[in-house]
Amino acid sequence: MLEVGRALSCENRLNLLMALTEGEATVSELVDYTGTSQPNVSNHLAVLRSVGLVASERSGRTVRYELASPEVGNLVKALMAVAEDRELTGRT
Amino acid sequence: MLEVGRALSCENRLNLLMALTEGEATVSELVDYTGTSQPNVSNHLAVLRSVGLVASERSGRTVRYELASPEVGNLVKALMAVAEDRELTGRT
DNA sequence: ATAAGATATCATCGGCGGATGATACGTGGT
DNA sequence: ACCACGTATCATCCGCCGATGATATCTTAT
Repeated sequence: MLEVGRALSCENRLNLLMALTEGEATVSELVDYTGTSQPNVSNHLAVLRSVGLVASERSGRTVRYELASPEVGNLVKALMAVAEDRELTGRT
Repeated sequence: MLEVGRALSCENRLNLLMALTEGEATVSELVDYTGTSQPNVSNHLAVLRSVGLVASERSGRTVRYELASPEVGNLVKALMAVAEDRELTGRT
């Protein structure tokens, strides 16, 4: 549980998870999406995978990542929901 | 969103949230529950409150804390669910 | 076989967050 | 008014995590 929580404590990883909520994606695509460096993205993806939040699959010379399970999707959505009315409540 | 994620990245805070999932509780009760020091618990509760995950209300000389909203409950449950099959999958 | 593209790994460094102990604040009882 | 209890705040120290740059690995094309 702690390790899962930790995985959610970094902006880049949250962006990656949100991106993957919309479907699978390539590392390069995620690099473009997050706007950070490729090693950085790979590092964070490695963290997410080691924790079991995402899964990867090689496809040619690229690697496609996706959320590991629907429950992870629920988790991300729950997080977004809380963050949402946090802003509506002006708690930002 | 980042601040909410950060709030989930520490074991003591996760324990506090789990405890509060079962209902409201006093600081002292939470101190007993978590087994850590009172200042530490107060600190983490302050973090959770500043982020909007919990709410507090004074009752006599004690202070009662509770989850700020049902969505927070959902978030914690989603977290527990993911952590759960993480262990079942032997990813611990 | 070699080169280029895509991804992963590694080492270093700097900054931030958590634990701890001391102390302040507030509240109710006597 | 004073004291005891419950809670909050503050300062310091330390460990860990993320960013960065260099480099390794794997894959496909020529």
